[in-house]
Amino acid sequence: MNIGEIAERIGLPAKTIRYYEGMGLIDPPRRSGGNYRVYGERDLETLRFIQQARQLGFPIKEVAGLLQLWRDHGRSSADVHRLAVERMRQIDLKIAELQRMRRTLETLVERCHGDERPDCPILDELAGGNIG
Amino acid sequence: MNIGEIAERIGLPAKTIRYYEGMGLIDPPRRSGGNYRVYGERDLETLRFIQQARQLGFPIKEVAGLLQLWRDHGRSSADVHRLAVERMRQIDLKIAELQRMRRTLETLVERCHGDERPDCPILDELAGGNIG
DNA sequence: CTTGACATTCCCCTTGGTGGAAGCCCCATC
DNA sequence: GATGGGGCTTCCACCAAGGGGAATGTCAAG
Repeated sequence: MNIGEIAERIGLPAKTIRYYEGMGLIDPPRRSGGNYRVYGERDLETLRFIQQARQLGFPIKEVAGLLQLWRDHGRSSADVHRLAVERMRQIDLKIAELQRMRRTLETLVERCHGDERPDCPILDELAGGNIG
Repeated sequence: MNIGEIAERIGLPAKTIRYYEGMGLIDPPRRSGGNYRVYGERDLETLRFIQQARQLGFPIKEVAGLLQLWRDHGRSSADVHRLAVERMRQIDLKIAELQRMRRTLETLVERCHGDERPDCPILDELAGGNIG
């Protein structure tokens, strides 16, 4: 299977697959006579794992850690658990930050009439210096 | 006022202030004899405006737009309103995405006992290929 | 006069890829 | 056998929003 085909099957750009290889997430596959990367079913599984982990927001380095744990049959599930809990915590922090922004914006937007007149509480508050 | 002082007063690293200058958000200030940047009270106001806008999640380019509107006394508040509403929409999208991740992670974390045993539903689902 | 704190410019690093150029490879068609 | 088109290769540059640090210059105090 060439990179185009595995990319198609997995739903990731070929470029991203090469990138993951460069980042050490997947082993360099063997090469064909014409120096093409040749993938097998195992690579497909690995890439799917990586894709899922990325979709859950794990950064590349943590995905590498998860892959190691995945392959290590002597792992303790506590290690995986820890990574997942920490990721959840990071996501919660981010959500909270965005919700703060959102609330402030909402207030400002409500107070701005948004017509052809120039006066605008949004700009006033931005200039004022202490919002929300 | 040197860059260190304005940085201190505003609560931004000096480096960030130089960066904003490079990005065209603030005009290059005049220089002292020793080639030091010299700021005045107006720069303080501008930087505060930028800081507030950044804290609301506006990207640099939109901050530039907001600054222009701020200075343009013939603006229509609708233009400002539009930018703010669009920013809110972007934030909502981001929040929704993070909440999807969060829910999935939560489910997985609950199902993983997280002890010294190796079996772990988190890894299983990552490998499985279709999560949440 | 020297020391220490501050300033300057410069370039590299981050994250997670994406875009594009220049150059092979492979297959089909003429 | 030549040619064309698509796929593949590597390499380099770019995005946001700065951060780190080197080499060098300036300023005020002791």
